Amino acid sequence: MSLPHAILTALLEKPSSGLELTRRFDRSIGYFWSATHQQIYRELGKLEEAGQIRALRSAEPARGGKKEYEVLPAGRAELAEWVGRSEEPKPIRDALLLRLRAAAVAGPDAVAGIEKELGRHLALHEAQLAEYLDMERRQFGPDQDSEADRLRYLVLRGGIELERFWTGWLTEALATLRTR
Amino acid sequence: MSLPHAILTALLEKPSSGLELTRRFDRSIGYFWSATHQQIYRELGKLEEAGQIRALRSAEPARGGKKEYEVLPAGRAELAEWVGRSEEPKPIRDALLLRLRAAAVAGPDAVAGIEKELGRHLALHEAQLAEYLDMERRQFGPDQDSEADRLRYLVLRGGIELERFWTGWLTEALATLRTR
DNA sequence: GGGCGTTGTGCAACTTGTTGCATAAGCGGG
DNA sequence: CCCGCTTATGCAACAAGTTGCACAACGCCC
Repeated sequence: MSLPHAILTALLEKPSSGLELTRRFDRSIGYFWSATHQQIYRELGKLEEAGQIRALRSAEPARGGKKEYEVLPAGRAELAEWVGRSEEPKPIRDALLLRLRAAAVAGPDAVAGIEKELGRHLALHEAQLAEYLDMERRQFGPDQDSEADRLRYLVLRGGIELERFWTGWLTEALATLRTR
Repeated sequence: MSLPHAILTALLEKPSSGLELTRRFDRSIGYFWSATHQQIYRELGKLEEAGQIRALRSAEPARGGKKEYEVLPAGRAELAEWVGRSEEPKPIRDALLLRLRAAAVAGPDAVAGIEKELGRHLALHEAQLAEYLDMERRQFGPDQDSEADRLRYLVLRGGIELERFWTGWLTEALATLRTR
C-alpha cells in the first residue's frame, strides 16, 4: 500500500492540487509509481479524512474549483515511519516476458508477430532512456551537495540502469530471433 | 489481463492440477508472473466455464480430490491470439525506489534506516541471480536446437540481466550512502 | 481408531487499480 | 451570447489481486 506515501512525498516536495499531482505522477514520480487521477482523488480524500493532509483556501466551491493540499505533521510522521519499514521485493509481473514464453508453446506463427512487438518496446525504452539521460544532464551537475540531492540522483540512476537493461535485453532478443 | 494466458501457457507446457500450478507459479513461471492459489483456482473455474480448458478424470469428489486440467483447442487459439496482441509496457511500480525518494524529503533519520533495507534487498537479488545462473548452467547447454528452447532461454536471460541490474544499482546506492 | 500433519480445493471479504462518465467553472471566438 | 475547449473535481461500477479461513481426503503413527 504505497500510493498514499507516494502522494505524501509529492506533497512534501510541493503542495499541489489533485490535477497537479496527476500531472506530476505522469512525469517524475510516476516513473516508478504510476497512478491515475481517480486513484489520486480518492486517496486525497482518505488522507484528509485521516488528518494527514489539509486543504488550503478551503472556501472554494466544491465543484470546478481547485483545491491545494499540504502535509500535516501526522502525515509527515506516517511517511517517516513507512520509509523505515521493511518490505519484500515483489516479483515482477511482465507481460512481454510472459508473451515470449507463451510464444514458445503457441507455435511458430506466434513468434513472427512478437518480433514486431519487441521492436516497438525497444524504441519506447530507448526514448525513455534518452529522457532520463537528459534529466541527468540538466538537473544533476557535478556538484551534489545536499543529502536529498544525492538520494534523488540515485533514484534517477535506477531509472537509467533499468532502461539500459531493457534496451540491452531487447536488442539481444531481436538479434536471436533474426538468426533463426 | 494476463493471468489466464499465463495459466494456459503453463497448462500447455504440462497439464496440472490447481495446486501443481500454484507450485509452478512459485518457481519458473512466477519469476515473471506471480499468482496466489486463490487467483489460480478462480481463474481455472472461469477458463473451464469458457470452454478453454477441461478437467481430466472429472469423476473425483468435489472436495479434497485433485483435478487435473488440460487445454482445449479454443484455449490454444485464444493464447495464440493474445501472443500476437500489442500492449503498452506498464510503468514500473517499485516501492524501494519510492522509499528512497521519500527518504529524501522525510529527513536524515529516515535515511539511516533505509540503508539496512537496501542491503537486505541486495542479498535477496544476489541469491535470485545465483539461482538463475544455476538454471542457465543446468538447463541450457551449448546446443539449443529448437525454437522453443531458444525462446525460453531468452526469457531466462531477461531474468538474469534484470537481477544484474538490481545488484549493480543496489551496490552503487549503498556505496553512495556510505560515503556521506 | 483417534489425533495430527499434509495435500488439495474453494468461499467470502477486502483492498487496489481501471474505465467511463458527470459536473462545473473559466476563457475565447464568432 | 452561446458554443466549444480546457481545467478541475468527483461518483459509480468494475476488474484484479490479497488475506483469512473453511473443509475434505489421505497417510501415518502411536
